[in-house]
Amino acid sequence: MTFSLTTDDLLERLFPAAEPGLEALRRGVEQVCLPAEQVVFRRGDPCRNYLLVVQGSVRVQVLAANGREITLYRVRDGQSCVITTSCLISIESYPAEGVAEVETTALVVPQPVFDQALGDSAEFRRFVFANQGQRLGDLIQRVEDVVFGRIDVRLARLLMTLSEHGAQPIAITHQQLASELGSAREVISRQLKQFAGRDWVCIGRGVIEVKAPAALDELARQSD
Amino acid sequence: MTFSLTTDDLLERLFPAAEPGLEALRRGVEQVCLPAEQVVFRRGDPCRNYLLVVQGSVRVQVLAANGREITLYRVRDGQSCVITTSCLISIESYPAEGVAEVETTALVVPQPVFDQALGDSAEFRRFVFANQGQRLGDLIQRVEDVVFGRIDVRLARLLMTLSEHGAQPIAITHQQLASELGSAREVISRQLKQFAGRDWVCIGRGVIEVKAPAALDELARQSD
DNA sequence: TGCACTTGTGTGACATTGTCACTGCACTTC
DNA sequence: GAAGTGCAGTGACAATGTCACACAAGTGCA
Repeated sequence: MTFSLTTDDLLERLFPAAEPGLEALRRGVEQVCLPAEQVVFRRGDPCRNYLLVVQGSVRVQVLAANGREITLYRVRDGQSCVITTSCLISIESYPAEGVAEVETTALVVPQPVFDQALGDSAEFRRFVFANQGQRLGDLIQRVEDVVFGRIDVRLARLLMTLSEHGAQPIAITHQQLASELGSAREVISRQLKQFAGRDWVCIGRGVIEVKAPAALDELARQSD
Repeated sequence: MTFSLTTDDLLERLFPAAEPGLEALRRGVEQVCLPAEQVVFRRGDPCRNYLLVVQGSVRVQVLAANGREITLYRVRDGQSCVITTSCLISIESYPAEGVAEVETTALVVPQPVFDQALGDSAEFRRFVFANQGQRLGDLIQRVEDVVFGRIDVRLARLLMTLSEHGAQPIAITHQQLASELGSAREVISRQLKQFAGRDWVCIGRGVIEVKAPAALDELARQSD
């Protein structure tokens, strides 16, 4: 993952000035700034643009009729979205929903521009496919977790990830954790209470503090 | 889906003779015949070839440590595999396993040949991405089913699909149905017994006959 | 024919996870 | 302070998965 990526860096990487004929393409790309919570695409929407996150994070999720939801993966700095990519070419509609989690800067590449760049630049093709592979791997991992994984192990893993990347204590509600894992709030509440009973975490309102990362980590590593 | 597809048809479509510079590519493609039950790729294997099914079916699945498994999707006549495609370029290893379900004829396209064809032929790019989109859609649908779907609804849907495409009665074991849905044999056995109790199906050893397709279909349509 | 063996299925007891219907608490707004 | 809102706790129950068996049908072989 690349931090402090500028739009120019990304453009240079995807549409190298050295390659002839890409000048027009670079000009066909537009930069947008999505506010936090902004829905980027909805299920069933047609795909018209290739979306590339410069800085920020787009959460891709599926919503159920009864209110439950699950996060499929995230598109972060310098990454692009498989769904967008594939649908763009195959003219299908989005099978999921994308939401900007924080204020997000993205490049919008219209379909014709994307199409031509794909033909013109080997570097661009490599970038697109590499992203596909990563997102697809995430997705298969998600299926595996959901089908075979225990909820306590998955929650421990999630807490470890959150505590590594963010500040302690973690500011998150039980409902948000449940949505991340595709589970129900009550289940998460019960598990957290168990963890708290073992002094692994300390629970507050909308806040969780990891007290025993080693113990959580050991649980998280079960059945890798 | 295309039936009675010949290797020549497929080659012509992917590497049109009309397009210059593809002659060499057409010669770089090799045809293989995989016997039923043959493992095509294993989890963790590096990807070296782009695989294209001419005729037959490759089941892509994930196996759990405790013996449970789930089918992610199938690659059938004239289709190609997302996993292969993505990993090929991003140099990742397979995150799942592929098995030929029946005797399957496939085209093996070595990575350099694939790479060049991708640059040379817009038609080929479209084909590859269209396949990506479809497989990805399948995968997201699978996540949704597994996370939010009820097992009776999913089983009914599966039985309907099997009875539409194949001959009656359906020749399949409870274990195979469970593997398809990522569930456990006992669960499937119990559900089938329920269905049998309502005279929706007739159960034999390794055989299931659908007696009331309308009833199954109604159940299958719940929470679409 | 009889016997071991494999494979597919039936079943009860129990564990885990999800659902439902509540309750209460903390914080905000009026 | 009162009312409203969002977050968390809880018990009862339903759905699904796990485990440990039993049993039955077919297969191969002595």
